[in-house]
Amino acid sequence: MNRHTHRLFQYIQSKTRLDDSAMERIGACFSCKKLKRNEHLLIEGNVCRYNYFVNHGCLRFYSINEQGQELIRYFAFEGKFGTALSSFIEEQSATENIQAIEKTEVLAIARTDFYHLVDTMSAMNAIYRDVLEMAYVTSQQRIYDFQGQPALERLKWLLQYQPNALTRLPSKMVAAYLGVTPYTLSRLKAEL
Amino acid sequence: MNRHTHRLFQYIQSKTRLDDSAMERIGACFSCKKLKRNEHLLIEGNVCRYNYFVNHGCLRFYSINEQGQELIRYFAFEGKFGTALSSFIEEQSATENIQAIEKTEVLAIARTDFYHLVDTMSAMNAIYRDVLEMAYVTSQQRIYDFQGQPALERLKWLLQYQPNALTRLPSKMVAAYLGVTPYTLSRLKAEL
DNA sequence: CCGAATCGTTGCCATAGAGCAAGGATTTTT
DNA sequence: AAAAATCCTTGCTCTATGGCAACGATTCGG
Repeated sequence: MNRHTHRLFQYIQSKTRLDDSAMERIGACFSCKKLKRNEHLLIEGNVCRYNYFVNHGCLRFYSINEQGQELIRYFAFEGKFGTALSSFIEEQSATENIQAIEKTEVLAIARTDFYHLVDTMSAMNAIYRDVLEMAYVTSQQRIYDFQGQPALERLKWLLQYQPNALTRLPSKMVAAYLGVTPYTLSRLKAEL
Repeated sequence: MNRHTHRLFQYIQSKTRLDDSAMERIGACFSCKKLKRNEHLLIEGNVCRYNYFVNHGCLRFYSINEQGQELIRYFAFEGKFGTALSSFIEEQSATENIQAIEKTEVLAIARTDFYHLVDTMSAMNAIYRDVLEMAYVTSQQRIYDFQGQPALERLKWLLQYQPNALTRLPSKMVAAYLGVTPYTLSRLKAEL
C-alpha cells in the first residue's frame, strides 16, 4: 500500500461509486514507481508485465521501423492508463517501447492482479470495458482524422485535441506522432 | 429465432464453451438482415442501434471529410463484428456510414440486448473484452504500420494482412482505405 | 443485349513533404 | 561558467503523390 493513489481514486470515483474497502483493495494492487526524464519502463523485446497509470509527468509509447524512424502512437499524460496491450495480454515480447518524457511518477499493476480485479469486481469490469471502448473509438477516430489530411491539418488537430502536447513535448516527438519530419514540423509551425 | 446463426455459433465456440441453452439464448437476440450491393446499414447523423456480425459479404465503415473525400477505416468480411461503436454505446448520432459492398447477410443485435448478454453471461463478457482488446491492438498497430510509410509499403502491408481486400474490393475503396488517390493506387499496382 | 454510366489506367504538370547541410539556439554536463 | 551535446530552424533540391484530362474497359439498368 502507499500514499500515492489520490489521483487514481479520483479517476475511479469519476466512473463509479465504490466503498472504502473496495478502494483499499484496488489501491493495494498498485505500486508506485518514479522515473527520471528519458528513463524507460519497457524496451522492445521484453514482456510488458504491468498496466501503468500516470500520476504526473508523461509517457510516450513508440516503436522503431525498419528505416530506423521512431514512430509514436500515444502520449499518456497524468490521469491516463497505458500499457503495451498485446504484450501485456498475451505475455509475449513487446514490439514497442515505453519511456518517460519528463520526470514521471506512475502506479503499476501486474497482469494477474489486474485481471483478478476485473474478473472479481464488477465495477472494475465496467471501468475496463469503458476504457477499452473509449480507447478503440479514439483510435479509429485518429485514423479518420489523419487519413488523407495534409500535415498542417494534422497539426491543427493536435492543437485542438491535445493542447498540452505542443507546449510540453519536444518538437521532435510531436513530429514523430504526427508522422512528419522535424524539418516539416518546424516549417508548419511558422505558418500557424 | 432463425436458421442463420451457424457462423456466429462457430465464432463463439472458437472462443469459449457454452451449452446449447446458452447458445439458444444468444441466438435469439440476433435477427438476420439481407442487404443488396451498395445498400446502407447506417447513414451519418442517425443513431447506430445495432452491433452487426457478417454472415457473408462485406461491409465498409466510412466517413466523408470536409473536402468531400471518402475515408474508410474498416472492412468487415464474413465472421467479423462491426458497429459504429461510439454511436452504439452512447446512442448519439453517428459520424460515419456503414454500407454493404457486395450482396451481404448480417446478424444484428440491438444495444440493450447486447449489453444485457454481456452483463449477465460471463462468457459473453469475456468475448466482448477479447474483441475490444484485439480491436484496439489492431488499430494501434495500423497506426504504427501506416505512419511515415510510403504508399507502396502500405499497399504491400494490405496484401499481406488482408489479401482478400485487393481481389474482392473495388480499387476505389482500397485507395480510400490506404489513404491514397485512385490514380496513385493504379500506378502503384503496376509496380508490384 | 445494348447504351449509359461508372471505373481503372496513364500522360502531363503541380505541389507537399523529405532530406541534406549549415547556422543559431537551447540544454546538459562538468 | 565554459564546453559539449542536442535540438530547432531554414535555404536548397529532389521525390512521391495529387489532380486534371482523355481514353479504354467494365458494369449496370432497361
